Amino acid sequence: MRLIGDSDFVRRQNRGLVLTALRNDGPAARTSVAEATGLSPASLTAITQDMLAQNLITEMPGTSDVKLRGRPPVLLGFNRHAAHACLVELEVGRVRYSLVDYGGTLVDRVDARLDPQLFEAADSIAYLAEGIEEMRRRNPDEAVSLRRIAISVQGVLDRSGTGLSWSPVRHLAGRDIGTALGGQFGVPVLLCKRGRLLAEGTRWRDPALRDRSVATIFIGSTVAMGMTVRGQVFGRGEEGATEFGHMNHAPGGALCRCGMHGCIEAYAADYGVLRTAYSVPENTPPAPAVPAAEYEALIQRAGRGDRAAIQAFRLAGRAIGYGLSRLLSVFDPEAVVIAGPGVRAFHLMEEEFSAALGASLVAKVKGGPEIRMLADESEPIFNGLMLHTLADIDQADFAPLPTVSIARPA
Amino acid sequence: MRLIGDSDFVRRQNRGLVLTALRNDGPAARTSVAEATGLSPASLTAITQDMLAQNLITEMPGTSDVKLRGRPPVLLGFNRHAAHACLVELEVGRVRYSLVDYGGTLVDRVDARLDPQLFEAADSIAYLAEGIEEMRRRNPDEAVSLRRIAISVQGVLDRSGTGLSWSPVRHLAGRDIGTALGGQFGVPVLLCKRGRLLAEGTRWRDPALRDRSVATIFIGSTVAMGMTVRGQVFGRGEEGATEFGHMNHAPGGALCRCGMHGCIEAYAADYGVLRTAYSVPENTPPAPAVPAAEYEALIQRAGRGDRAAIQAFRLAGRAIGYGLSRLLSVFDPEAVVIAGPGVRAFHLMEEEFSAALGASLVAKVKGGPEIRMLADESEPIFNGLMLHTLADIDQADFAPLPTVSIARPA
DNA sequence: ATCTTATTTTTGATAGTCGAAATTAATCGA
DNA sequence: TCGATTAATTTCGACTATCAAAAATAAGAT
Repeated sequence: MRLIGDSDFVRRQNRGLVLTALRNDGPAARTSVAEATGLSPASLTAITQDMLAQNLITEMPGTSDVKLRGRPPVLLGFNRHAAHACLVELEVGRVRYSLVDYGGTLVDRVDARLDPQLFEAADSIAYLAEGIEEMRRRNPDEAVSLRRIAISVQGVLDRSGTGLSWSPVRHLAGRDIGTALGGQFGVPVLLCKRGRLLAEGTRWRDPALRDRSVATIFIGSTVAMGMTVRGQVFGRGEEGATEFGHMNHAPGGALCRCGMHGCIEAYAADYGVLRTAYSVPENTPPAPAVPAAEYEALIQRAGRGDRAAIQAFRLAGRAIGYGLSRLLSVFDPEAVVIAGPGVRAFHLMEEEFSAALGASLVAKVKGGPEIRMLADESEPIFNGLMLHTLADIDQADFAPLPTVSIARPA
Repeated sequence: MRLIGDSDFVRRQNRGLVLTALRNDGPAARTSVAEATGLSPASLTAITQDMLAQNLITEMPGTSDVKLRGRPPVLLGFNRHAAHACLVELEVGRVRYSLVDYGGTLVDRVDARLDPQLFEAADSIAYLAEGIEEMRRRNPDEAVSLRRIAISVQGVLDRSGTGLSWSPVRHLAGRDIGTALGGQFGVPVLLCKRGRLLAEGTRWRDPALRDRSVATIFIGSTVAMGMTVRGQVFGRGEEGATEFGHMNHAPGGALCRCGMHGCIEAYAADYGVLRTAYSVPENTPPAPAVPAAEYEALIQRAGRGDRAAIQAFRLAGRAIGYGLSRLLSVFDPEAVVIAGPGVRAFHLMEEEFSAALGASLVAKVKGGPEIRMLADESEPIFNGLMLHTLADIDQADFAPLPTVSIARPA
C-alpha cells in the first residue's frame, strides 16, 4: 500500500536516504552524501544536525585523507554506541552468536557445535535464548542498547514469518521462535532465510551488482538461492518462498533430505553428489551432515579422472542447470552469482549445466544471464545478516525519529 | 532507486493516490476519497481544485443516490476527454484495435483477422501503424488527445522492453516496435505481455485479490502466467520473463511451438493436448492455430469417457502441476487463479495437477495456495490492458503535473 | 422557519525542501 | 606572514505541501 506524502513521510524518506548512503559508502562528508542522495547541501545540514543531536552519527574530524585546497570535509560516521544487534547463525551442526554495533563492528562472538539430536530433548527456543542471554551477560554495556535479534535459518518460513514450517535442523520447525524471543528480550526478532541473506551479502560485496537484478545460488551442504530485483531483495513478505534447492528436478527422483523426491538438492548438494558418486541407491536417506573434507576429496577424485565422481558432478550440474532454466522462465535476472563450496567443483558441472540452460527458450532467445563465480565464500551470510539487520534499524527505528526525540548514548 | 522527498514528490504521491482511488472505486465524493487515501479533507479540496482546473476530473452534481440528511456529496469522476489510449490486442490469427477514453469507456473498435503468413511479406510495424492510423482517422476529435498506444503481445520481450525477442506470431520478433510506433505517433508505446495483463485484469476484476500476492495461469492456445506481489504487478522491468508456458517440464520432451522440447505448453496448450489425444508423435511440429470448437470437442470426448482424450488432459494437468510446483519453490502466492478456455477442462486435469503439486515441499508444508477458477474469461486481457494503460497515464502524466499547468480539454 | 447533519472550504500553523548568499577552514603563493 | 583561492558548510528567505480546527454550505427533518 502506498503511503501518504506528508512532512513525516518526507523526513523518513530523506533520513533513510542519508543513512543508506552512509551505510553503503562508509564515513563520508556532507557534500558527498548530498551528491549521492541528490539532496541539497542545505538539507544535509538540517538532516545531519538532527542526527547528531540524536547521537545517531558522529563527526570524525581529521579523518579525511584528501589534502586539497579549500575547507576540508568533515566525515560523518555512525555512532557505534547508538544501537546493537545480536546475530545468530543457525545451521545443521553449528550455531554462532555475534554481537555487532551500529557501525557494523563485531563486538563479541561465540561459536558452538549443535548436536543434531539436541532439540529432540531440549527446548529449541530456550536454547537460543540462553545463547543470546550469554551474549548480553558478557557485554552488559552494549546490551542496554540492543535493538534487534536476527537469526539466519534454513528451511521454509511460515506465513507470519516468525517461525519455520520446515527446517533441515531437526525439531526446529513448528515453534513460533520470533514471537517467543521477541517477548523475552523485548526487541524485534528477524528470521532471515540463508538464501536470501546470500543475495543481500552478494549485493553488498560487489557494488557493480547493486541496483541490478541478480540471482545468487549457493551450492554446498544445501542448494539455496536468493534474488534481488533492481537492488531490492525479493521476497521480504510471505510470498518469498525461495526454496530453490527443493524445486523439483525429476518427478519421483532421488530422496531429498526434506523427505520429498527429486529435489535439486538431492542431486546437487554435497550429500547428493556423494550418494551418486558412491553408487548408493538414490532412495537411501541422506547423511545428516557431510564433512567438508569428504566433499573436497570427491572433487580431487573427479579431478584425477574418476568416472563415478565425474558422473556425480555432471548430474549435479544438470539438476542445477534445469533448475535455473526453470527459474529463468519466471524471473530473468541480469546476472547469476554462484557461491559456496560448490564453486570449486563448478568446472565439473559446467558442461551439463550449460546444456540444460540451453534447453530454455528464454536463455536461448536472450542469450542467458551472465554467470559469475563468487569464490570468496568467507562470510557472505554473516555480512548479509548484519547488513540486513542494521539497515532495518536505520529505516524502521531511526529514519522515522522526529526532531525532538533523542537516542540514548551508551 | 529511492526518490528524494520534496514537495514535488509529495504532490505526485498524493495526486497519484487520489487518481488511483477514483480509478478503483469509480466516481466518489471528496469525503470518500479522503477516507480511502487517508488524506485530510482539506488536502482533498486543494488537490481536486487543481485537478478540476486542469480538466482531469469533473464534478458530477446530482449523481449521488444517497438521500440522507446533510449536505449531499458531490461525486468526482474522470473527465473522459482528458486523454485517450489506443489499445491493440495482437494474437496469433487475430488483431483488435480499441480506442478508449480517460474514463475507461470504449469509443471505437476494429477487429481483424491476421493471416499467419502475413508478416513474411508485409512489414509488421507498417501494418500496425496503419491499423492505429485508421482509428485516428475515424475519431479525429479523440485523436488529438491520444496519450498512449498499448499493445498486448505474446512472447519474450527484449531487454529494452520495446520489441520482442521471440513471438508465436511469426516474423514479429526482432523489430523495435515500440520505438518505431512511438516515433511515428509521438506518444509513448507500451508493450505488454498477455500473461501479465491477465494478472492485472484479475486483480481489477476481483477486489478481494487486490493487494495480495496472486499468480494467474492462463490455459488455452498458450499457457501463460502473470503474478502480482502485494497488489503490484511483478516484472515491469526487464527481470520479468514470465515465460511460464515455456518453462521446461520434461527434458528432451515434446516439441513446442517455440522450437524447444518439453515446455509446459507442449503438453498443456490446446495444440499439445490435441496432439497427445490423437496419438500424433510428440515431435510433430504443432499446428499454427487450433479452432476453439476442436478443443471443445475434445473436452466432450473426454467427458464421454474417451481414454485417449482423458489421458491427454491428465498429461496436461501433470505438466501444469509440476510447473506450478516449481514456481512455488521460488514464489509463493496466496492464491492461484486459473483462467482461459482450459478452465472448462480443469476437472479432467485436476487429479494429476494436485498430485504434482503435492510432490512439492512448499505446497506440502504450507498447505499450498488457494486455487480459484476464473470461468468468466470474457475480457480480462482487454480490461488488464486498459487498466494498465490508464493507470500509466494517471501516474506518469497527470500525477506529476504542477499546479500551474493546464490539460487541454477536447 | 429553524434545527440537525454531512460535506466541503477556509484559515492559520507547521515542517519539510531548495537556491543563493554568507561563512568557515584549509592550502597556495608572494 | 598575509592575502588570495578554493571547497565545505551554514544561514537565510521563499516556497509548497500537509493538517487541524473553525466556518460555510446545502440538503432533510421537525
